[in-house]
Amino acid sequence: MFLMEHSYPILCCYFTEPEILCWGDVIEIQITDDFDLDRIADSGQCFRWNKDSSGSYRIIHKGHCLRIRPLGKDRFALSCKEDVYQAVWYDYFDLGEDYRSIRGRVNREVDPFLASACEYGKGIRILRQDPWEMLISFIISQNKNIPAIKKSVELLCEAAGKHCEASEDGYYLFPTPEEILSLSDEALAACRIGYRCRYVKAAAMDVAEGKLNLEGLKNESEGTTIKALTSVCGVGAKVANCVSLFGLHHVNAFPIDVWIRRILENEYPDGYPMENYNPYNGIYQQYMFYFYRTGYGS
DNA sequence: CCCCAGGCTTAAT
DNA sequence: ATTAAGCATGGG
Repeated sequence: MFLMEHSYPILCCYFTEPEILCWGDVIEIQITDDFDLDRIADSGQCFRWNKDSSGSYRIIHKGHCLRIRPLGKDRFALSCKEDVYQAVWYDYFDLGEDYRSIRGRVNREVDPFLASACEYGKGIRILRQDPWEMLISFIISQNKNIPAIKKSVELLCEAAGKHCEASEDGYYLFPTPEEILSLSDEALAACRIGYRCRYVKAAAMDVAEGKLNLEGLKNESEGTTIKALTSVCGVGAKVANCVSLFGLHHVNAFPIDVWIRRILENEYPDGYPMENYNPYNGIYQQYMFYFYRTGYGS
């Protein structure tokens, strides 16, 4: 019944902007630019994408829940109305950006490693996620592997987030700062956050009190943004750059974690030419991270 | 049992 | 300014 293939009419397509076919609460879109759900889901930028047995991903973002499923070729079924797609998901998936041309800026003669990384990770995009969710998720991420991060984030949502009912199953929204602050220390510790508990609470306090205005940082320079984010106890350079990149869409932000550090040491012993890749350093960072973590490196 | 994970704070130099 | 220990916890 849900996202049933070919249960809606077939129309024509056009080139640059995604085409939309609508049938009730399921729309079908065509995306001609890079867009690979599995690679995005496994690229370490989102922790609440869940794939079910039918191949659909369930994505929760800012009070909305979406199911999206590839239909083969460059077509996808989305469980939403067209107006919600236009208002929410088009931006979330950053469909106004041309990732193919961003990949195309890399010259294999000059930088063969990055060229290979871009080819391997073709289909990855930088999602425009909620900065508050990114801040807490990446505070939790320190000294954890990705499966463990997902576990903690989901426990936190179940413990403090608003419960919503969908047609078949329920889901939880990412909790607000106030909802996190309402948790007891025991309840927060039960999310397996460990020593990061006080960092999560510090961040929630700063946002709840208006000391840290995350939305306002979208319009600030990268330097001002990193300084504001690292003023929160528990947020260092790496987490601040992840929030900038994945939550504020500062696509030149360049998070350096253990994998990127290995890449810089092993593949660029004479230095990484950051200045060649402005203003897209964060996007290239993401291709390299995915390449090293899932392919080339292991 | 081991080592490591999308790191950071704190203390000591 | 740089370096080192300590940190909770679970995946592989």
